[in-house]
Amino acid sequence: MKIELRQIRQFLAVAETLNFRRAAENLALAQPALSRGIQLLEHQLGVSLLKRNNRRVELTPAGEVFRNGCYSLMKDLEETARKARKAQSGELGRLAIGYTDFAISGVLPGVLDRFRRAFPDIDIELTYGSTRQQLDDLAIRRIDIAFVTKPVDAFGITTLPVQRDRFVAVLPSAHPLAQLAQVEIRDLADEPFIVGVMARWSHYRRHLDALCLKAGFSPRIVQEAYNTEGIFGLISANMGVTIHLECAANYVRSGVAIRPLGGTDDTIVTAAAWRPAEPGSVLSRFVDFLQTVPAE
Amino acid sequence: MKIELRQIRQFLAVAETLNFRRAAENLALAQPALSRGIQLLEHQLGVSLLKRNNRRVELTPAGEVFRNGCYSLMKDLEETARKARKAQSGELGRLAIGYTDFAISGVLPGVLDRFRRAFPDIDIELTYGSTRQQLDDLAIRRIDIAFVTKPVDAFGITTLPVQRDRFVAVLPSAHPLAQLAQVEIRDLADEPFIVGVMARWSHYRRHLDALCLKAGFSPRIVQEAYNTEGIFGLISANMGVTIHLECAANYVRSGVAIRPLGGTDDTIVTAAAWRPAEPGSVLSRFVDFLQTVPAE
DNA sequence: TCGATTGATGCCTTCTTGTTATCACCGGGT
DNA sequence: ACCCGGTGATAACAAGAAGGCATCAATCGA
Repeated sequence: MKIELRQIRQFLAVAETLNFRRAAENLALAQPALSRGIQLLEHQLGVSLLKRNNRRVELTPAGEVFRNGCYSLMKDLEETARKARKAQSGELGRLAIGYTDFAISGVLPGVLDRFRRAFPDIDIELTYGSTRQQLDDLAIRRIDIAFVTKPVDAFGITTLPVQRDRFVAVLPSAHPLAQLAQVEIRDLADEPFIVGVMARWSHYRRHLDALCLKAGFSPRIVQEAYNTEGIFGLISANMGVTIHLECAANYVRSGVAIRPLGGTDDTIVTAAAWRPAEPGSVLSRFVDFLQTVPAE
Repeated sequence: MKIELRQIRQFLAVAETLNFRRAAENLALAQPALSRGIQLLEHQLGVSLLKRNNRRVELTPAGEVFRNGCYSLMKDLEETARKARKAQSGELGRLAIGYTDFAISGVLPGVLDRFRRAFPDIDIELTYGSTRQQLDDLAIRRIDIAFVTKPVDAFGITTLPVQRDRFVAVLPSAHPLAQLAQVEIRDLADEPFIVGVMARWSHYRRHLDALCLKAGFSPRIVQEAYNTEGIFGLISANMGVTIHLECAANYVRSGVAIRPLGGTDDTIVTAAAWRPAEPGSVLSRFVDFLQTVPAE
């Protein structure tokens, strides 16, 4: 069975007009060629598709079934071609994105939402991971792009800042300092600290240590948790305080107060990071999107 | 865009082997022809589907997308051809069937079940109607085949008996006659009768009148209902009795007793009835089925 | 560095596809 | 009753596309 699309197009034209001459005209074709094409098709299928009364043409029941099938077949072909073109231009495919607590608390959700609206045919696969973990995942191509905490020291990685957070103090609501509109960093010198575990938060822990050192103290760590939610939970349990980023303001948790941190102007930058993107790839689409449609 | 299936077949062959020479061999084709075919396809699509390293061939992401699309496209084409063939042989299509109370209480459900298993691609459309109504529907082609109560007096209609029922007495459970294992017909002579309305049951009413007349009485009708369920409902309400067919045994209704009717050997025949079926039609399939796979 | 293997290219052949001219058939108008 | 306009089918021929053969350039492995 070596049916060709030409024959199907011919058949559809005839099925539409129920008139060989007009159908041939629509196909920019002489009528005899059309007659033979249809005959061949019928022979190849082993099915008579049209009933010719030498005066009027009508579809047989089988012809009607075949017409419906061919109709959606042609639609599917167009769709397939369209998708291939989209895939080539990077508008269709899969994109694996890594993210940190800070990114997902900050600009990332909005970015993703807008990107998915702009490119609905791109499947996004999200993976949580520390900055260190994500840079490794980038290297072995487990993810296409990472949202990590600066600085990024890796070769062949391009970065683009997408978020800049000031520090905030996070306290139990009942804590005396929670009465103030702003907490000075040195007021926290003697407080018990709750921070993220080294395995996942080493990057931020370095920033935090540096910040406290500048303020003249080293934080007394009494508890560690795996993520922001865990840290906040321990704080609401009155176990201590922490210094976090203003993006945490998106977390609403009863029993926890967030206050601007005075005595420092330092900020933490979250950046997108990726290996060189080949032109026309899904990744390059995403990077373009990040650069042209930045913070919203 | 005048892509041909030949090109798609060629592309699929290459996508499978990732080797032009072997693919060409599979297609019973020289390698250069294949190269040109694929080039043409890529040009027509405006998409590069394959990455040739002059040493190894691999699919581009777009090529992968296109391959998947083409794969299901070819499947759909085969399926469409298969369906057309089925439609031609009457194994696919729509069949409108009419039925009476007696038919649906008797053999029809079993017949339909077995037919649908044998021909799963035939849509069956069922319509309830009296014998009279169904013969009219046959005439105007609203139904393809009818299951009616004999006799059938209509021109150009073929009939095939499918069911033969003896009469039964139907009584309230509390009725004295319900104590007996069998009820004699003349014992019902003075009982109040509940029967179907003339508009729908005229055919059976004639049979019933003839039966009673032979037994020497004319039934005293006190209530009429539209269908068997209605009749049985009124009987369970102790409003009277009726003479029905043994197929009604399939109805289980508390408060109603069904007993063989003595004093007569008459039967009522239910038959399939249809207009001449053109060969290869869905109807002819069904008729063949009825004749070869009868009562089971 | 050389040989083997890959896909691409140029040229020619072949066969499919399409065109023109014509036929047989049917319906409607005169 | 007849003819004319329109239908799809057929035959012979022309055009073009698809395929085959010989060969090239690039790459990999020994």
